Amino acid sequence: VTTLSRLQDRPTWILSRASARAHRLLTEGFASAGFRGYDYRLLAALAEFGPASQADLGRRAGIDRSDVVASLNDLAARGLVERTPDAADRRRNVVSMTRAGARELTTLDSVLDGIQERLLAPLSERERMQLVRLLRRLGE
Amino acid sequence: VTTLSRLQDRPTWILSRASARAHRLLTEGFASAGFRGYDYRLLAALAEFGPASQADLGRRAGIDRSDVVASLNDLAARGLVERTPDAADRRRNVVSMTRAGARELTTLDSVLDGIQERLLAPLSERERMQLVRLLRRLGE
DNA sequence: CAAATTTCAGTTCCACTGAGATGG
DNA sequence: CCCATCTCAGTGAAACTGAAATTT
Repeated sequence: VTTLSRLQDRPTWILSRASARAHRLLTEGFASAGFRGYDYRLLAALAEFGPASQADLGRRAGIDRSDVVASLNDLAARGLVERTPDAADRRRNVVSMTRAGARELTTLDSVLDGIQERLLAPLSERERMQLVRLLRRLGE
Repeated sequence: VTTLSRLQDRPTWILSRASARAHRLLTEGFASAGFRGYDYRLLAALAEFGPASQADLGRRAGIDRSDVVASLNDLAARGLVERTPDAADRRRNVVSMTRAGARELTTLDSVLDGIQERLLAPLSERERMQLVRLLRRLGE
């Protein structure tokens, strides 16, 4: 795949190539464990903040309310989270993580660690820190 | 938007944030000139390789055959490219860039330059080169 | 016949919008 | 009355697949 000379040296292009590679590694890594990206983020949000309404979960995980519903349907069907009606505010479901969910999250954490390692393999420890520092400075 | 502690320091996360920002700048920049991402890449491929069949164009620009059709419909309707049947191989259309197309490409080149500048604004010249070098070493 | 080209229709994933039903 | 929550349906961009029609 010859890349166009007009794009080859543009930082936006190089950045998006690198990010596409990371994204591919993530998708494959999570998929081989039977998950998609949102699932991990929802479990992570539950672990970090404890039981919460779906709306709060979505805000904390940075996931749209609609996508939260779809992903939780999946996680609940597999017994990794539980929805229980909130007695104090009956509009809400309180979502909590089950034991199995916590175990699964631990597994996914190490999947994620493995992916970092695979992505950064070509760089030394010092270069990795440099890269992260520079990317952070780009803002947002 | 508080970001999850589990993600905050992962290189894949930071990389994808930076790339999302670049992507947003690109989409907005091209859109405000009336184009989408594929359009620029097709014009760039035409400028670089000269008139070509749609299939070749797609291979050179790294765009799927289906998406080439859609984007060329658009570009042709605006008079930026022309499709003419290939006399030598009647399965093919030969696509060529018009004068107006070449002018438009020049405009888009400078839109793209402006975006690089906006993205990299927080970094010094030396840091920009460092960043590009490190990203390139991640492979692919 | 097999293979390539153009095109159309449809799919998947991601991020999001709109609206309805229930409740505060 | 207004606002929040949960849910479903649908939209639109990006990348891709399948298949039909034509031609080599």
